[in-house]
Amino acid sequence: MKISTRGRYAVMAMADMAQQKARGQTGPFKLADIGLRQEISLNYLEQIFGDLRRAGLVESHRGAHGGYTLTAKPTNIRIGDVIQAVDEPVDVTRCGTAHGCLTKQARCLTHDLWAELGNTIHGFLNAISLADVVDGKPLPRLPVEKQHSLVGLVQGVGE
Amino acid sequence: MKISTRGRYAVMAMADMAQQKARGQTGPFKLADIGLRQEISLNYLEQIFGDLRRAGLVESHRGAHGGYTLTAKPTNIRIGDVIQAVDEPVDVTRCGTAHGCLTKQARCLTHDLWAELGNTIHGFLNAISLADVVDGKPLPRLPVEKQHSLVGLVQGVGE
DNA sequence: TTAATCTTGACTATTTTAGTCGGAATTACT
DNA sequence: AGTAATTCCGACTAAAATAGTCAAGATTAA
Repeated sequence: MKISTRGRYAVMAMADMAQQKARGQTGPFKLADIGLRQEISLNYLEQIFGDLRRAGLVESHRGAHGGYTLTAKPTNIRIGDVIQAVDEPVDVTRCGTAHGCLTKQARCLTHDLWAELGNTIHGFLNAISLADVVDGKPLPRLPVEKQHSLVGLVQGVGE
Repeated sequence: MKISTRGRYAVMAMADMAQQKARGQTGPFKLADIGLRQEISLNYLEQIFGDLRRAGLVESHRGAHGGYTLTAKPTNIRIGDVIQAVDEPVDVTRCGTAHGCLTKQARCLTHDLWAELGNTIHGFLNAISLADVVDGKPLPRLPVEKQHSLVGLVQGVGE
């Protein structure tokens, strides 16, 4: 799974639409407005919404007073869906064959690790809907056994 | 958090050393051997082990019959430590100030989402030691409430 | 002394990312 | 019918990251 700014922008824009909707706005939402609020360039948003439309997550309304609308209720749109629509998935493992390196070679020691990491990320992103984000619903947490670390807490992410 | 092949190679190499050790090999392990087993170019391994050494995860022994040794027991080296040593952490959020965008702007709707995703990934990687990987210990799983998805299961990762 | 091995730093090719740009098609409104 | 607003589409590009390669030097064991 790849999570670039492209994917983040997509989620931000979708959350923006969901929020507008929650505030009573109905009509198609213009990319220009979304771009202003979320500080994303219009041209780039157009690209991204092309993907979202082709994935069936939004519907376009062309022409004057046009824009985009969500095709489903924010409760039914998962973050994982949005990211998948715009970020090409990247194979986390190197064991090309889809069968999961049945012949356990030395280099496949870590195969399960990466596979399970992918599952964890997907599980997280698929457990959260756009509505959850707008409502500020508490997010799921991985239960972790505390272990001693050589280098201390990893930092630099999510402040 | 960034997880590139560089980080994966580092984990593979470290797991390789841990496995050799578990099989009774003691001496310093040569990069050339590790590279052969894990199918990683020697030159690239040299780069990576430079980082690992500077992070204090391995110790180098120069000269003939030299190589690298782990500075701690595989039980005490976390996967997260290894990845952190070689992959520059990438800030997942766009809300630059470390204070976490106290002034909730529209574009910060998704801030907590990315922060918590980062925590989830770290939590996962920090809960697993090199020894766990070598032993094939079952990996932690995120408990997830099943939800209906628009586009079905996300695919393409971890086969 | 010699061969093996790490150490260092500079260099490079490819891919990905994050866009920009221009124009065409479509629609609402007058 | 005409015009302005908007999406749609494809080509293009600059910068960064990725995944290395290469060459030369330092260190040590035998």
